Amino acid sequence: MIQNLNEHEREKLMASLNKGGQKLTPQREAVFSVLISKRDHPTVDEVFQRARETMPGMSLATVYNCLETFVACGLVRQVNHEREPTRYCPNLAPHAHFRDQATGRVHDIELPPEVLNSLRSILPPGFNSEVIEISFHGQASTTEPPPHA
Amino acid sequence: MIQNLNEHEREKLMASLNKGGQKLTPQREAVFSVLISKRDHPTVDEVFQRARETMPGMSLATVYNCLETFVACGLVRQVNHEREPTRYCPNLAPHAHFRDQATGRVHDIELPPEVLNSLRSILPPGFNSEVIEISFHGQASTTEPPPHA
DNA sequence: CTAATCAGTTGGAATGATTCCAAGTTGCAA
DNA sequence: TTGCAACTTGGAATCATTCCAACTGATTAG
Ligand SMILES: [Mn+2]
Ligand SMILES: [Mn+2]
Ligand SMILES: [Zn+2]
Ligand SMILES: [Zn+2]
Repeated sequence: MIQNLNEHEREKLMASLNKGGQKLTPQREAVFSVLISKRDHPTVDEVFQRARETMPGMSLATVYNCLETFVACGLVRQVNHEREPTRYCPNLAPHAHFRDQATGRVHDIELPPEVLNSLRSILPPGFNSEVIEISFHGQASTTEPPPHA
Repeated sequence: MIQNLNEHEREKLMASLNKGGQKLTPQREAVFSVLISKRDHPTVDEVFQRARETMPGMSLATVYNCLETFVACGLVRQVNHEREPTRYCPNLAPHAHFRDQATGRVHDIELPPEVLNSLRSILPPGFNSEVIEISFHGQASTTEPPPHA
């Protein structure tokens, strides 16, 4: 079940879109709502399926367009593992990803600032990094929901 | 210019292949030679082009097959960045990757054990990781060859 | 109140890395 | 020899993603 955006979320979405010179549309609202109502790193097709429950006429092309816009506006992150279909993550805090090899599910792993700094410190002079991606792959023995990073 | 494998490299290749129940073939030798003679993280097509200089009849399918075999035998690592074509890396030491946004080139960044450990430490109980991928993306201001990690 | 404009949406075609497959090769074993 | 099993090869199939041209809807200019 996909909720509508609440006042705060709606404002944030519109503000970020406007800052990038883009408009708030019903499709963008539906796609964004899909992402924040279940933060499970869905693929484009999963977003598409879920968004259609709310807005049956929406096209796959639009889902691609919306997600691209959100990434450009800094509202969501793209998450890739090898060459699997791209997933999307609305968690903007610094975090790593853990992919469960049994289920394929992706979990957020909180990334403390000191660990992030120790990582940055391995870059030799002359290498200036804007993005750092960290991903783990292995077995998650818990069936519990992922720690909310 | 692609060198032949020296005695040591040949032995290591054959040993790793045999351990996985696989044979040393001329094609595998050519592909492996491509990887170690220029450790620049080539794409499959780049490997293909270079291997053809030595062995003009080799097919692209064979390059895919060889690389898959090498990964299975632990002789090389796959390197992916978003959904770009897969690259291959013969550096088996723990290291991160830096992708230069200007050139697309990938550099090895040495990963000290203490940094690796601090990374492992962020995993909550129940998460057992076998593989950790770390990749930076940004500007490399040096034109110099990459630090040999 | 029209008309032009412009961003956004849509369905379907095109793209391109990778995988699949069926038909040869090759080296070794019975 | 013959048979087998692994390997190679060219081309077809796959499929996530991108591209494109037509359509929609809101806003603006006359
Ligand atoms: Mn339609
Ligand atoms: Mn041929
Ligand atoms: Zn995430
Ligand atoms: Zn490497």
